[in-house]
Amino acid sequence: MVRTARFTEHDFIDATIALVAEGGPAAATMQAIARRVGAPTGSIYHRFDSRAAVLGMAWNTAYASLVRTLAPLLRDGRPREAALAILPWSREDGYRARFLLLNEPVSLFEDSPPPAPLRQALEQLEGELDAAFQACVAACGDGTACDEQLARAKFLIFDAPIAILRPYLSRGAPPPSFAERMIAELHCGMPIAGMRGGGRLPPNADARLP
Amino acid sequence: MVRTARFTEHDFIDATIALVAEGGPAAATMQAIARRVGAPTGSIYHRFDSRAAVLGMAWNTAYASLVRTLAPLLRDGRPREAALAILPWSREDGYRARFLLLNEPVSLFEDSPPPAPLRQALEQLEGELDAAFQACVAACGDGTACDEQLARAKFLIFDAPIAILRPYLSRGAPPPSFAERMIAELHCGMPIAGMRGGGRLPPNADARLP
DNA sequence: CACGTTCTAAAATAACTATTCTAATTGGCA
DNA sequence: TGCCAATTAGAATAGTTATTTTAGAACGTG
Repeated sequence: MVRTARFTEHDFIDATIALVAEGGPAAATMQAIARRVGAPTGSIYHRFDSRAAVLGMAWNTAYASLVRTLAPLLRDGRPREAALAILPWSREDGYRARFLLLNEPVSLFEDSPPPAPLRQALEQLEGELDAAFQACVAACGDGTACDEQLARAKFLIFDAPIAILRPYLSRGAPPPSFAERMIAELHCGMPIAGMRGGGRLPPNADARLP
Repeated sequence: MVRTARFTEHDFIDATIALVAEGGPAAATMQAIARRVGAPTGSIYHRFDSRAAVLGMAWNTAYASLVRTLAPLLRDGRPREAALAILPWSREDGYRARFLLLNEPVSLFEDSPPPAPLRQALEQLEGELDAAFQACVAACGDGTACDEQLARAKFLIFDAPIAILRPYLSRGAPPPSFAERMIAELHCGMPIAGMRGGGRLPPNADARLP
């Protein structure tokens, strides 16, 4: 390398995530991304093949950070901790959380799909998360991991905590203090497999705000 | 009226909902809507002020159909029936369900917000649903409807059933037969207010596919 | 049977988009 | 010092979009 780069690949990805989080997928035009970074559009095309590649990279980056947070806990057979980890993950970076949890891939990649290597990388991540779920169900349950048990686990650990956060993400407000309690209680009433967490309700289920 | 209209307002709204459901918000261009209906673009502008007005009308229509399904049950103090009603509602019209449940308003109205009358109508609908939730919490609980109880009710009755359906809506697959059971079980383990539904698990919680 | 309003029809416009292209810089290394 | 690949810089291009405009067709009414 002979000329030092003024911008990094990550600058463009961060700008893309922020723009989509703020104004939806169509707000992330190549010009808007460049303007936010302070670079000319040519510098984006020097690093990425196309807009679909930028969006794909952004999606994979955000998805990977969530998988890295959840998968180890799942493989350890700790579904409750995994579910509770989504809240701090979303607080860690509000843009990233809004980008990943408030957008469907079909809306993000409507113009053209991401290039093949990115699609493969995403499938790999999805496979990793899926395997972690299966391992968790096997560890917690009675061994027979049928479709229903897997769907139950994904709902209780993944989709339900996200559904608790979504209304607040959507209106850009911080999640309330009782969100954590709501997530925790999910893992007492509804069975994943044989596991039931313990009591019917946590001891402090009726406590008010701490 | 002197010349009979070949198309109705509803034709354009239906086409818009279908297009967004299939390919995301950006797929619903004025030309694509016109082509799907078999009309020229001028016929859209004869009925709607702008693209934002078409999308806004489509959103309000879909939202209203869901509110009309849920609100009466909530006002009757039947949260469990309301939660279970979302599944048949989504089966009734897959396009409408995908359109409403898989898109955030911020993504749909990113270019320009809907005109004021439509925004007001939507606020009215949101207010109606909110009031129905409050009435339901008041009817089922001990009267003190704090923020947390309301958030719990909205999650158990609205967001959680949607979260159960979302993965299937997203990949265009029909929801599995156990989806209904999962929704029903939510209303046994986690309290909305004082109400707890009855047993800890429904009698047939361990039954396999019927 | 004309009239006038409502609607269809499609071409024209102006703005915006992703992408490409051509120069101009940069800064370590020979 | 002077060279040269990597990078910046931004103008140019081709295509698409929402919207407007202009013209023509339909049909109940008087």
